[in-house]
Amino acid sequence: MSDVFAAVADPTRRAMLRMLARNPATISDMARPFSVSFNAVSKHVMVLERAGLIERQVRGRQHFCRLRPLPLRQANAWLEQYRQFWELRFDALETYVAVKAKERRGQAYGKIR
Amino acid sequence: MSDVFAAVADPTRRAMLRMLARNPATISDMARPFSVSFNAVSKHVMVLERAGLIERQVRGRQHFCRLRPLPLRQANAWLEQYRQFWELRFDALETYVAVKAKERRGQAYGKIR
DNA sequence: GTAATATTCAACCGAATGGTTGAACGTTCA
DNA sequence: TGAACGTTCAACCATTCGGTTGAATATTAC
Repeated sequence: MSDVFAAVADPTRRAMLRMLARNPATISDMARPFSVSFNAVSKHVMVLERAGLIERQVRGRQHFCRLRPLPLRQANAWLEQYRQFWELRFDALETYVAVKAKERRGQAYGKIR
Repeated sequence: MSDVFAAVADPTRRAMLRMLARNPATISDMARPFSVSFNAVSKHVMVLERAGLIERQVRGRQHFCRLRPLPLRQANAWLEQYRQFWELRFDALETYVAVKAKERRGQAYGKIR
């Protein structure tokens, strides 16, 4: 989970994923549109692979990569935890602050325990 | 977007968000359940705040934090891009490899252009 | 006024990150 | 066989990260 979010936190890697969502590609294919060195792209591929986000198939000297969407699905599921929250738009802070203030007043003026 | 994913990539911060989803809390409240120092938690709070994931309200010497779910919603939306992908379960790599192989054969044996 | 509380600031540390360059390795082409 | 190709490995660099400790700041309590 941490690896997935960390992988996806980099804009270059997000672009690479978007690219792979259209078509599988070799690492050279993936390197072409970016301004960074080939080696940098190769490293990004390793990060994505370690996070389980892509799969590699070696064919001769070329490495073909394909998107593996399962981890994205799980990341999505984690975020869904908060769906209700952003849909209902809780604003509980003010009441919480009030409660806390009352608590502290209680202690200050001789609350038991 | 990058900041949001980076923020959420850390397990301690994810736990803090989960906590804030139950109740708003002060920074001390948030520090209590964790084994790291108070200062470390304070830094995590700053990261979450910079990513727009939480909101802070200063009340005297206490800082009350509340979840701000909008960025999570946007992260979710980004992931949704791939929903169709993981639902339909594409397996396009093999055909892509085949196409590329044919291309290379074509070039090798005198393909035009 | 003084002590305790809640928090940040500042400096530091070791590890990880994103980038580079250059050499090495294995595959394919001629 | 030898050159070109596709990729990784290795070393290095600057920056960021997650953590620590200790001092500073501001508020509240007595």
